[in-house]
Amino acid sequence: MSTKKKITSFDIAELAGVSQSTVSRALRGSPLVNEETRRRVQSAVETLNYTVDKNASNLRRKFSGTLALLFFEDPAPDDSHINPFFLSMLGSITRACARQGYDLLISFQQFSRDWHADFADSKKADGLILLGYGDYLAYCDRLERLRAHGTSFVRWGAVLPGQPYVTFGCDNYQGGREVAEHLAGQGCRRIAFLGDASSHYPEFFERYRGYAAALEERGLAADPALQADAESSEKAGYEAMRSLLERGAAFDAVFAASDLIAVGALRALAERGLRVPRDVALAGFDDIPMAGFVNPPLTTVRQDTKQAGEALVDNLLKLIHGEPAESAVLPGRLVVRQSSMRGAPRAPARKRAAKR
Amino acid sequence: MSTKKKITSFDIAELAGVSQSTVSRALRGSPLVNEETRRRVQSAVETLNYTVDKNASNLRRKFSGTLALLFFEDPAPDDSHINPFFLSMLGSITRACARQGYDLLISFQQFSRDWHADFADSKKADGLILLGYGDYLAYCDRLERLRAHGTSFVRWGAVLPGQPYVTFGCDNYQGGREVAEHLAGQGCRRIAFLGDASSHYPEFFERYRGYAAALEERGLAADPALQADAESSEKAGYEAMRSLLERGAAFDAVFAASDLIAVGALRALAERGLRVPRDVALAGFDDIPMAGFVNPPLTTVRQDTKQAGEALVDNLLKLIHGEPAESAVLPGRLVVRQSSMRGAPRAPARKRAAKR
DNA sequence: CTGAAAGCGCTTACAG
DNA sequence: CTGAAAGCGCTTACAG
Repeated sequence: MSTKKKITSFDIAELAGVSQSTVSRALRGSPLVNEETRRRVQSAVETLNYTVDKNASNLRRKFSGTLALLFFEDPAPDDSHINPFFLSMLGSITRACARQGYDLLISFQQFSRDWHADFADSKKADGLILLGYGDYLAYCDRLERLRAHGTSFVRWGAVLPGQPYVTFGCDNYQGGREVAEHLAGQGCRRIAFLGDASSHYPEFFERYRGYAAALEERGLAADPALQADAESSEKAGYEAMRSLLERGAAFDAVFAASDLIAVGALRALAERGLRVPRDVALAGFDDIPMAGFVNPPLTTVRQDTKQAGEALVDNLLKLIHGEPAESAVLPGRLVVRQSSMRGAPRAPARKRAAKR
Repeated sequence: MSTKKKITSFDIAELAGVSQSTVSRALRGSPLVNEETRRRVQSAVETLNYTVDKNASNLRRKFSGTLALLFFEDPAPDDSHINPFFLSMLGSITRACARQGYDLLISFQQFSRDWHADFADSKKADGLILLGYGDYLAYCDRLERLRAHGTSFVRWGAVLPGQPYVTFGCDNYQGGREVAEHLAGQGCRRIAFLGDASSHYPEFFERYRGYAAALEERGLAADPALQADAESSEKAGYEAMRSLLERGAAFDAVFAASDLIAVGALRALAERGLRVPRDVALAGFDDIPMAGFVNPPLTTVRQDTKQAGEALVDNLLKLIHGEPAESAVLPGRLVVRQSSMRGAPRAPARKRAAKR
């Protein structure tokens, strides 16, 4: 830490030969100051290498110029691996913030801790972006308190009717539908589902419902014996796949509720000597960076994280400025790769091709 | 934004029947306050749902309780993909900050922009953590200004003798050495190197030097015809591999200076119909999450991001508190996977096995 | 152990 | 267009 005294707007004022108020005005771009004066101030700023003290400025303006990104994870991961999908989101959120001139504070929250309102109240951030998988029903209570408290926030997750807060999410239902249709289109008849399918995990549940609807339309009704719970992790996917195999369930395809689950399932299948896609077709959801590189490359539903990040940031700023903002569902896009293409990879396509 | 008036320490004071100074003391954990008084304050805080205003507190204390993580990328990536290795670092840095009670501000800097000192001067952060690949020589100038300015910062990168700032980095030389030894141990004789190998990119250069030293010891001297520049990206790796192939260079192994480069090289090799590891053994560096999942799984050098994140944060805090801190080299660990194991994956091991 | 008061470095009515 | 002054919400000597 340097020992030299901190340079303040008074130092600039003195050097530029104006009052401190004028310095402040010039620096905040007030239209009131004379062009010549502004130049003098600017040059003093440069020679003294001055920067406005954010703490003082923010205190006075009752504003922080900062958004907080809160990840929550439940259960807390033991290692430092973060869900890669959220990591992709982080990239686009950071960029969207930068574009808007906001700083981004980032925090990983244990789901169990009582973080509500803390960030916004303490004026560390003007608003919150909430990201995370976890038990939605348990989570709702926190969201309600945040809202009651008047905190500005937006979240990524399932967009459900009647939700009293601004949410952006992928069209999970439609995505689940397209995956199931594609798998059925490949000739699969017994399509398993790996992932929690209850209102506690509404994103997965929507994917499940889309899948179930598509099957039903084709007279294939989803079989509860072909579903196994899993949170979004490679480990959970591996275990869910194993439990399905141990039950002796007969299936010719697996729809994993997330890519991480799919990657785990892939490992369990390989251990059993089952070949993907020849013995079992496989699809995931998210299109994490790894998805195109696993063996075989994974069919999945791509969520547009760039668009998502921008929607989150732009709408949070609206909220902060007291403007109305609306939840929206963002489209996903089925990305067909080898893991779901029945028949040898290089063989000519079968007659039942994928719909897109 | 809620319309209700902001609650301040004066409100707490009134409710608890003490002075505002006492509230502040109680909240900051001063040993001076009576236990009974502290309890009264605490309960007032809870009933009013009060949080200390960070801006005011920080202004007064000349402190921000925040660290800034600055990624810089050069050239700036067009999409929102961030180098996965840095993303892993981010996870561990965030956790390390949380453990120390600091907030983390994150920012992606265009390498071209003049960000030096901005964060620390404006009191947005007490110190900086610098992460990024880029031209080191161009970068040095900025670092020097940061240092001259008295800003507290630590960086991740190549640990070079005589560096006047605290740096943590992997033992790149030793890592490069182990990869080359391993590859040579697999019977490879013409081992190519993909990645910039100049003092502009000292991490890659150290890996190169380790590789060259190991080859030399075995009478295999590094052949300049077998080296191609690449920055750390899949695309650059793909292109570097192609250019090597187009030159008609003969090689039986490739050491890519990073996993991302290796993944790109893998694609270029596959396009040419070259099989890995049978025709060409391949190894990367970093052990990004994807490395174990590409086809075939990639041999690489794991950098311990957890330890790295902690070292970075802990030492930055030392610097901030005026304590001495020293640069250190963190060990890497060779992780041998299929991509470098000569012979058919399931065939019995050859006599020349990997060293570890 | 507690209170009254100064002051951190800004921004912004207010007066000219 | 500019300056003098109040005040944002805290923390911390200072006095008791």
